[in-house]
Order: sequence, then structure tokens, then C-alpha cells
Amino acid sequence: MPRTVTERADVLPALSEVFREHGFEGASLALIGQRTGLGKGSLYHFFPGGKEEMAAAVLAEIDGWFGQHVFRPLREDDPQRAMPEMIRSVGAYFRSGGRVCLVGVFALGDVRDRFSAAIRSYFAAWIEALAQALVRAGRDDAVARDRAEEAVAAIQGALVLARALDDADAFRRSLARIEARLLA
Amino acid sequence: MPRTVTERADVLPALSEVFREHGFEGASLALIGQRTGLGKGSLYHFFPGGKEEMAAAVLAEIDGWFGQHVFRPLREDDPQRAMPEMIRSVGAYFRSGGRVCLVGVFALGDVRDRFSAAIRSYFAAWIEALAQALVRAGRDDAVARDRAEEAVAAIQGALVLARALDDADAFRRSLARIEARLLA
DNA sequence: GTCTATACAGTGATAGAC
DNA sequence: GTCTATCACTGTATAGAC
Repeated sequence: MPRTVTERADVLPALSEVFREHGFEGASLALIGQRTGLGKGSLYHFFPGGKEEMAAAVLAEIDGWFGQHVFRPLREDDPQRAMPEMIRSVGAYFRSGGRVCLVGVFALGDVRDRFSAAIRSYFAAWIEALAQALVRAGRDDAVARDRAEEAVAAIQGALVLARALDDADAFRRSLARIEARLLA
Repeated sequence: MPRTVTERADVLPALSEVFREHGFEGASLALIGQRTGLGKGSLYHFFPGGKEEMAAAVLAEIDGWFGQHVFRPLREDDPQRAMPEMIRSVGAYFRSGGRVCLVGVFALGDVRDRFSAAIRSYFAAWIEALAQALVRAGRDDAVARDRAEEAVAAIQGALVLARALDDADAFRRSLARIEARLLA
């Protein structure tokens, strides 16, 4: 009984988790098949470009999610409300460090070159949006840009450290420090 | 004409670079053979446990290097001198972000569980050593621990960001911020 | 749209000649 | 100590039946 998945987007969540947990090379088609519940035939039907297209689709979905839930509020909403909301939203998204940032993982690996445009634009957009919020909160342009870069880097570092120490509290402490520095 | 490599340590630098650049799964034996200049036979002679033993040896070497050049000075030397020296030394070691932290890469990947002890002890030792320096510089214990954790996480984050943006200056700016916060 | 069968290059690892 | 030959297996990708 072949099941019917009419939407390519339906498999993106599972796909995203597999890449997150195993990286690009570690995510074998066998594993992807298991986790999405689809055979190779179906996978290649939705993603004729194979793994590379799957990863690109996942990166695009992540970029879309952050654009809507993180970057846009930073650019448009009241910064004093948007920045704490970013912290909360990031804490939930990364499950207090239990989940890693796929874009960060790709940035560190040898697949970086293959997805360099998507990786670069994700981080550039984040820094830019946060800097805008800081400017509207009254900072100088240069200071805002500096603090934004520091905060985005700190979030990535917090994910590395939380995974390394296997300590969700370390991630929560990091987020609290980042929020305090942004609002100071 | 078979060349003779009497020391297992002789291949560690090349081995370390391969794992750094390609991750654990991406570092194939073929690649390792090319970069070390050794055939599989020789590799398995030095590392009977295969890739896992190779990676463990690399992690041990890294831990030794940081212990000697970073952790020990932080614990023993004048903190006002040791902390800037740590920043300088880290900047050189990671080639201004052109080189990634293998321990951090492993922490984010699915090999984390296999090397969890080594990964955890590396970061724990770093935070501990830096916290000791901060205490001797006059901070309260709790504050010192917090700042140490923040700085170590920030270094990892700076590496992710520098690779993502392909921007060595971003790494240098991050290191400057971290140094300023440590000495503030 | 989903599946099974298959191609074939590449994987980690081993054996044995030198 | 180093090499080559070879192992069994898994990798991605494709073809074609249904």
C-alpha cells in the first residue's frame, strides 16, 4: 500500500532532523529513507538533484522560518520587545541546546563551499536584522553592528559548548548573558 | 622504495588536518592515505583500531597542546599576561578563523558520543583554567566562572561565524571583543 | 507517486608478500 | 614497516514495474 505524500514540504521536517543529527555526509539515503518513510524512488521523485537538492531545500526552509519568526520582528517590531523575543524563540528552536544549528554545522564542514551562498546570507541577514533593532534602540551604527555580530556568534558558540558539555543549562546561561548584553 | 616513519606522532599533524577539514565521516582512508603519504597497511600498523584510534590520537594531541600552551599558563602565570597571551595563541592556532576547532566540530556531529569524554574534558579544562586566571585577577568565583564560560563559547562561535561569512576579520574582531571583556 | 531491483564506485578493514 | 590485493559492505543514483 503506497502512501501518498503530495507535498514535498511534508518531508522537510524529517529531512532537516536527519541532516542536523548526522551532517551532510553522515545522512545516508538509507537513513533518510527510514526517517522520512519514503523509498529512494519517491525521494528522487521529489528531489531529482539527490542529497544536494534535499539539503538545499532544508536550508531554504530554515531561512524562511528565521526570516519570518526572527529577522522580520527584529527589523519591524519594537526592539525592546523583539530582542527578548528573539532569545526566547531561539531557545525554543534549538531546544535549549539539544538541537544544533544546521547552518552552523554546514559552515564548519567541507560542504560549506557547496552551500556558501545560503550559509552566508543566513548569518548576514541575522546580524543585519539584529543591528537594525539595536540602532532603533538607540545605539550608534558601528556599536550596533558590533554587538549584533557578537550576539549571533555567541549563540553559535553556546550551541557548541552545550553539546560538548552535554549541558542544557550552559545554553540557557549563555542566552541569558546574550540578552543582558543586548539590552544593557 | 618504502619510506620509514618510525614515529606514530609524525603523522598526527597531517591526520589532524584531514579530520579538521572533512570531519570524521568525511575523512576517508583513501584521503588519509594521500595526506599522510602512508598506505593503509602502514596506517593500520600504527593505528590498529582504525579511524577511531586515529581520531582519538588526534584529540589527545590537541588536548596536550592546549594543556601546555593555553591551560597551564592560565593556571600558573600572571593572569594579566596569560589572558592576552591566550587570545594571541588562539588566534595563531586557528589561523584567524581559517582553521576550525576539531573538538568543536566533533561536538556538533554524531561522533560526539564516541568521543564524549575527550570533548567534555577539553572544554571543561579550558573553562576551569580561564576561571582560575580570572579569580587570580580579582574576580569573584561565580563571576569568573561565568566570564570564562562566555569567553570559551565566544571563541567557538567566532570560528563558526568566520567560516560562515568567510571573513577572517570577523574572527579577529571577535577575539578583540573577548579580550576586552576578560580584562575589563 | 511509490516501490523493488540493480549498477557500480567507494567504504573501512584484513591478509600476506617483501 | 610498507606495500598491494582483496574482502564484504554501504554509498549514491538510476531504471522500470505497478
